[in-house]
Amino acid sequence: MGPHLPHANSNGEPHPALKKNQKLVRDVLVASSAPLSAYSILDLLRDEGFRAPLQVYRALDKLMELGLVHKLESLNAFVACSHEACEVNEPAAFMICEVCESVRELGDIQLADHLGKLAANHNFALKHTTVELHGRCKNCA
Amino acid sequence: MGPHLPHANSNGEPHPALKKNQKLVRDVLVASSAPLSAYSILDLLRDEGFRAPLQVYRALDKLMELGLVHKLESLNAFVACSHEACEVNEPAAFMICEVCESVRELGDIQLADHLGKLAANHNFALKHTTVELHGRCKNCA
DNA sequence: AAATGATATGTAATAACATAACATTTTTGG
DNA sequence: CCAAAAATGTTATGTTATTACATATCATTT
Repeated sequence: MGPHLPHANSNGEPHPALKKNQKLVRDVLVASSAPLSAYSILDLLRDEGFRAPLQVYRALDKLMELGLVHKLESLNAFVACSHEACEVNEPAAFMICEVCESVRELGDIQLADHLGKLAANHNFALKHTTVELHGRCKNCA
Repeated sequence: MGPHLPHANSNGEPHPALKKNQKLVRDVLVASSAPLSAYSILDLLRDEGFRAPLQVYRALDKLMELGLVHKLESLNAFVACSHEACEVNEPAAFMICEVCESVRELGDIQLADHLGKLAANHNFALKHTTVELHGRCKNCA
């Protein structure tokens, strides 16, 4: 894959291609302070006509492809991309607070470099990295 | 948690405390070249009397507590600890080949340091890190 | 307007991963 | 030995994710 594209098209308009379900899913993620599971999203969108998990998973797949949403593998949950960290590059890491469930998306170029070199040292063709830090955030420590 | 204990006790004997199920589960993981899901382990141990997922999950929990087994969050699968990388410290990272499914456990002290500093910079009390690199190994590239 | 092709959506069923609750047995240490 | 703690067995259930197939929507061409 490599770094994904920026979040706006050449007209400056944000994501004109987002379909109805994709927009609904994105909106609940943006509105949420914590990561959401696919089934939580499903429940939140019952009133909008969602009936089955696949409606959520398909929207999530597309949003992840666009870099608008990320999956937290250690939680089996999803977060909206925090624009500032992810506009240009794949996010380097997520800091996840075990108390308040807040998630901070980090774009650390040195970390990305380090992981790239680590892979290169082992002749490993790196495609994707998962870096998730668990602990307590500043407010909850 | 912090760094886990070495894998042998003060007598030099390896893991005298391992119970029957724990030993069975550990043995199938050690024998496997690829990570195994809990249900794969269950299937492999049917002949040994395993009947239910909990028998596997309980053994895995204990083995993880002892640092003998690690979970790969991005695969929902488990691997035996590769002794050399993990004897003293928490493993820093896993390199996972998407072709041959081989997993390499890395103990990179610089990476651990970098993640520690990253957390400290954000006043984040770090408890546990998940670092999983996906791509193609040397042989499969 | 009708036909086509590509993409998106709806729905049911099932697969895959994980835990709760409770009874029983085994192990450990005084 | 005996009581406490740990481990085990078993059933049921909860949670996360995908397969398979039907239908709808939209842009393009005929």
